[in-house]
Amino acid sequence: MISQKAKYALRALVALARAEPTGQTPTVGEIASGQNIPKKFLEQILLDLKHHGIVASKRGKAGGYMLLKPANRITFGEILRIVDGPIALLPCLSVVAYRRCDDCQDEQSCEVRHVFAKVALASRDILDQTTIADSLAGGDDNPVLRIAG
Amino acid sequence: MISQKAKYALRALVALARAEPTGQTPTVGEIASGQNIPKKFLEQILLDLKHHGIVASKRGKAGGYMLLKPANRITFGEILRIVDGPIALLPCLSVVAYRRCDDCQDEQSCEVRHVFAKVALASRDILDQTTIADSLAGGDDNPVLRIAG
DNA sequence: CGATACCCTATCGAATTAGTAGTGATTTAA
DNA sequence: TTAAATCACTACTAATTCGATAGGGTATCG
Repeated sequence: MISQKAKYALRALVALARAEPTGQTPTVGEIASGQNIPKKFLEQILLDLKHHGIVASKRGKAGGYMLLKPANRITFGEILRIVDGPIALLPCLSVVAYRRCDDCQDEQSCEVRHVFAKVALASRDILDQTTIADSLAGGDDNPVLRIAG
Repeated sequence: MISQKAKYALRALVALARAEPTGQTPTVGEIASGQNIPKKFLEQILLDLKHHGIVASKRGKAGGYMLLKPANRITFGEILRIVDGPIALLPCLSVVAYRRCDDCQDEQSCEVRHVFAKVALASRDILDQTTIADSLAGGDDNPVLRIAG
């Protein structure tokens, strides 16, 4: 499961992307109430995204947030890594935060690792290719409702 | 990330699968020391797997554990669901433990959900197709070392 | 100058994780 | 028949993470 925080981050970015063509810079309060997100919590999240160069902000009256990069250059994978950390299901499979499994004898021959490497590859394929703009466009997705347990 | 517990469970099952052709029923202590797993922790894990019909046990001297189903019928997905719960990255995408996202207005049009549905589908494809026997056989895997963040 | 909004740090309760500990029940072999 | 080995079960616990909440500080605009 991804964290609630990551879900909020993604939804906030979608909201910003949607507001972008109108030239508006929505405030935290607006996004929060529109998306059903606790305001102070969202404040932290957007601040974090700002520190990571995803969004920009304007202070004072008529302030707000805007995307710093075009929506079609912000991937789900990028955001997930900022907010939740590694995407890989094993520490020894993470590029951004590689860590040896301290209980694992030989990484090369680890049977479990081989399987999760495939999963990591598949997930990364999707998450690093799909942008905020894509998700807004919607469209070509399989009409699948409940898929995986 | 999967839990340490799930990793232990999978490694223990691989060990049992490997011992199977020899007719042996390894003890918790043997698996634990062989796989570098805390013994009492592994005891709990195997007990749990037993309750879920994955392994069987024999008590007393010369006791131990064995697989209850053939290794090529035990999938990674099945074990992960038992030990870690849902595989899907969103509660609203889980088959085994569906839960509405309480902050989400409309599930059908949720942009975030659409993307994670693809991930769930892809992950499930791999995890529900790959068995303990497959991982033991190794072989056809891509020779990828560090793949995803 | 004062209202509005972002900026930043600290704190907190609940849940989860990764074990440890201790006792009980069963089987085998001497 | 009894000792030793082994699984069975329950309870506890220390540390961390999660999902916030609180409360100021700081810039900007009118």
